[in-house]
Amino acid sequence: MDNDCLSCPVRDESLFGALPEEAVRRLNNPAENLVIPAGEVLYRENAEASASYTLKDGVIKLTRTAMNGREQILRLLTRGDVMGLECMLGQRYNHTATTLTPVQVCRLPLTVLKRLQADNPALNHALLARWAAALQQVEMLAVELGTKKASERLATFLLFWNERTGGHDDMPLPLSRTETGELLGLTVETVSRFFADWKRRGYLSEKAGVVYLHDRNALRELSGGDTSGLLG
Amino acid sequence: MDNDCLSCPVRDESLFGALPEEAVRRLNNPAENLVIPAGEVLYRENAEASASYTLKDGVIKLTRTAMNGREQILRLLTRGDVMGLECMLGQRYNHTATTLTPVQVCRLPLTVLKRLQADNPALNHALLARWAAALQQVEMLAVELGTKKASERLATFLLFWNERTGGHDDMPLPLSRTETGELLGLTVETVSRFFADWKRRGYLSEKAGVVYLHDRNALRELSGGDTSGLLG
DNA sequence: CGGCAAATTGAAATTCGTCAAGCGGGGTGG
DNA sequence: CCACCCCGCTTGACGAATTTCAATTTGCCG
Repeated sequence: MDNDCLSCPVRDESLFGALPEEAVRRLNNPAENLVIPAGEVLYRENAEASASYTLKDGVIKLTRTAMNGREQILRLLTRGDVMGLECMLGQRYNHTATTLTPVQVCRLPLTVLKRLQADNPALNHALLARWAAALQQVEMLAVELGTKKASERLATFLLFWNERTGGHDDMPLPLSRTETGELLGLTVETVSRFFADWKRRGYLSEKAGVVYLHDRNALRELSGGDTSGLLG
Repeated sequence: MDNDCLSCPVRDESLFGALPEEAVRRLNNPAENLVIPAGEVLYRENAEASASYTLKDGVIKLTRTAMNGREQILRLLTRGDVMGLECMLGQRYNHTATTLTPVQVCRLPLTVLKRLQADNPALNHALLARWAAALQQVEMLAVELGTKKASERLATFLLFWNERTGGHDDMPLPLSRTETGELLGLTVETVSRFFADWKRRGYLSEKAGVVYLHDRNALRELSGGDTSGLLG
């Protein structure tokens, strides 16, 4: 199993990017490399939080369940993102982390993080930046949910996800209709209807979990505003 | 003007609560004490961020404006809360901060914060905790907006705000109907209608900006779930 | 090929926003 | 001191947007 942190392909994008090689070397490869299929729960809301995770490849959703039983997706994570940092504050996990695709993650036990933090003050800045980025993302979601209507939210999301995944015309969308609704505060049917409508109009097409954007401008107008800065 | 940080009545609740007396003393009262009437803007979204602020008394809203012009209230701040911490990350302000009541705040210039952080590693933990709390709050808002209907959101908010302000039957509510709508993703009219309805049913009454909760249980049922943990 | 879950579609019901009108109170100016 | 005005709140009627319910259809995996 390859768990050599020094040669890790996502090291620059990860928390360890903030550390000097020397410090990483001293770690002696403390991270446990995990390969997980789609649809698995990595950790669950309110469970004892004893480790954080770095996503090396794949997509993960962070969700929370409302008291009425409905679920809300709060963030979508891609390569380089870190989750479960709340363990450092002695909290339980704030979300349920579920894989949407096959995934490669590194498990960082809390003990290791603590030690790293003690030895490398520089890490603190990186940690703050992570929290800030997470806050930024959730704030944008809240603004979407609070100020826009269904079609605007969906169009905005498609453009956002497109940028996030590289901006190509073909874009893997690892969310089911239901999940898209859980992210945007909509029902399956509403999501489905807008997809159908936009396909009919030729704005986009879809095949095997991949969305092809044919008319970004149309979507941009539907979104009711630009999407600059949505990347967080 | 009283700007003696050592004897500050909110010191324990503030960031400085994490610092030893010694360190606070060395600050030599760097914080500028401000008294501001209701309805003033403390700082504006996207403005150069050169200071953060600690709220000693009063209520402040943090808002963001969507591209379509509609406003979203993202957080409500009360005694002990800190705002504008994004200045430490070299960012511009992420929100507009507006006073909802007359307010007392302490202005902490970025330079002072930087110095404090360099001298007191303990501060980093307090900072992380602040970001975490903010994230927690916004996540709860997003869940409300994404999973609940109008009456549920409004009832939840009233109970939430009641706990937040001490849990007494009489509760100052410094938000206009419009602002309540901007927080909960509703129109003025919708908010007004539910207030009227609940007054008719005897669940609550109102006088001069103070709401009296007569039947918390009714509101709890309307809210569609309990409100535990809403305090963040 | 069969079976199951997800997606689609339609129709009816509901919620909520929009538009329009009226009310009321606090503050200002006469 | 009073009248007026402005702004925020309320109320009603209407319609649009979205959910809900129900019935198919599609696509995927064994």
